[in-house]
Amino acid sequence: MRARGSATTSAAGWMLRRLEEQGLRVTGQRETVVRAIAGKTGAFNPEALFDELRPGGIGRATVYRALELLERQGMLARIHLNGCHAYTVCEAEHHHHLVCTSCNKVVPVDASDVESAIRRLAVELKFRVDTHTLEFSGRCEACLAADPLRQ
Amino acid sequence: MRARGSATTSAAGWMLRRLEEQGLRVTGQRETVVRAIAGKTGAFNPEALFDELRPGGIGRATVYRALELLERQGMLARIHLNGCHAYTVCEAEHHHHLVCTSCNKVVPVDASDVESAIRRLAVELKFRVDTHTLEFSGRCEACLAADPLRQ
DNA sequence: CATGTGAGTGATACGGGATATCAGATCAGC
DNA sequence: GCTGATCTGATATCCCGTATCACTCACATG
Repeated sequence: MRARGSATTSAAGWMLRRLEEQGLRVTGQRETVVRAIAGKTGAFNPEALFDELRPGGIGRATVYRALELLERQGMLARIHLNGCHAYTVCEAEHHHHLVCTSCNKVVPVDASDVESAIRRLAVELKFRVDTHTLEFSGRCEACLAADPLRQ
Repeated sequence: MRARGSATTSAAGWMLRRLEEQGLRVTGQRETVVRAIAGKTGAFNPEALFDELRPGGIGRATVYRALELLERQGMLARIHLNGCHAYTVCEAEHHHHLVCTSCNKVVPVDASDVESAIRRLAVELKFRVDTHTLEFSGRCEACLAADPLRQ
């Protein structure tokens, strides 16, 4: 496995460019959403994002639609954060996520050995596996160091 | 991995016995819930179960409470079915589930190699992994044979 | 048997999170 | 500028699950 580098100075730029490339409209609202999520270091849940952007006059449905669009384009992944739905920005093709329940940081991991184990299982069981989810949640090194006793 | 044998003639009996052993009350309502879920071949979602049992005069809260209790006792596992929350009966200690999106059948699998890969990852990343979820969804052999083109 | 106590129950209200609707705004292409 | 397609946002609505709270019941005890 390998941990991938964090977002460059402008994750927003990258995402907006990719929308354009796909022939999708880059409206003011979509740009608002993209800029907001590009600044996030980890997982965020859609309702919180809406609360954050609402003062700017954007509608709930618009936020949810933008997130859905970005997910379809592979720029966001749906994950879980303390049992709630959440999203995280992700560039890579397919990978898994390690979420810190304390600071919400997300570490993307390429778990290729896990992947191959999964493929083997599917063949053995004669299932056609369409999707799988593999998520880890715990606490990252920094949070453990800051407060080892919590939880 | 190995696929475990299906429920015996009386999964209900086993579950009720186990409740007693734990010193928990076996009330009429709990028995109703247990008998209903023991008959299920795969995943079911709680709301559907409630709809099924409601005519018998059982309350929503009671159904949910019974499911929660059975989950805490390790007799049910919370999984996902087409994106919705669902439960499945499971006897074994800890394992993962392969869910057929077509017939809801659940195949429990011991993915020990996946487990060990997870443990290695956690050490490498210096995360303290508290929980992880690994779920597969796809279509089982029978459903593929019955309708190979679907989806 | 009476009675006390704590667990279990269910009707109801409530809540968060998300989607459906639909009129109006905005955009791209002509 | 026109036209059709897309996007937006206010609102209503829905779904799922939980909190509340008075009531009931099971069981132990005297």
